[in-house]
Amino acid sequence: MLERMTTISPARPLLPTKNSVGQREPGGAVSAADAEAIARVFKALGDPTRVRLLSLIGASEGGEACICDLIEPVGLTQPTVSHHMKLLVEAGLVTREQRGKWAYFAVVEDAMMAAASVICPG
Amino acid sequence: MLERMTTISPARPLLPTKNSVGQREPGGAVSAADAEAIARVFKALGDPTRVRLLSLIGASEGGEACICDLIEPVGLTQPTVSHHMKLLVEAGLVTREQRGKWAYFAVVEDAMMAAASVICPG
DNA sequence: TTCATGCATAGAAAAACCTCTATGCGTACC
DNA sequence: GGTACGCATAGAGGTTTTTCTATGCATGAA
Repeated sequence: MLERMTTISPARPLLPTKNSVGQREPGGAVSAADAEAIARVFKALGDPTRVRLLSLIGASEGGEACICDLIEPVGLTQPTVSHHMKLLVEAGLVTREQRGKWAYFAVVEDAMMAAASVICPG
Repeated sequence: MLERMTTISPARPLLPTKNSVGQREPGGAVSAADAEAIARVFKALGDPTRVRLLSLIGASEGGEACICDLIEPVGLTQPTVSHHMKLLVEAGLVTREQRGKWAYFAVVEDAMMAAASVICPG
């Protein structure tokens, strides 16, 4: 019964897309609600360990890695690495796919740039 | 005696530049030191209030704003707004310039993208 | 000089965060 | 079935962050 685990993906639209940039404030600034969505993505990147995890996954064979591949490089315990990966998945920066005993994570290439371009539409 | 105040700017290189991307780990991932520098920038973006401040400044007349312009839109006290602006300046995401009684802040357009491209060299 | 304004700093309280140990659940192999 | 492995969750401890009130300093006007 792994269906539940394999669908931890973000699902709902994490960021206001170009066509759905919510209410901009009168002056053209992002709304409070959009700011919260954008900040959630960047907050996930605001920790050195998660930056390293993201980089390690991207540099891995086939662009994916499982928890057990990441524990030793970052030098933290398995539950801690699992916790960080959960945050990255929830932020939409990484996907998770269960294959047998292992959970494989892959980087969502455009997620970061999408968040950035909401702030800097220029 | 405002010299000190007008030079709060980041100064040291906040991010590993393309030509100075420090030691990459054996596999090609960013080093722990680089990860810390990158995370410091994103952490500054990881708060809804600071995202709004950044957006408000960018949407302002002339691309700059002073603290007193920002207090009412974000609905926080002046010391709190000052604190957030300090973090944004220290992260290199915003510049600060003192003009008379006022401190004017402007967005550093490329700072965010620079941080992003260190993680995603692709 | 005196006063008002704009901003920064100091200190404190509450909330959030990072990391650990302990434990539980599902998969694969004997 | 039993055992080993991979990963997630629960709870706790210590640190960091967010926000406030109180206060101080600098500028510009009266």
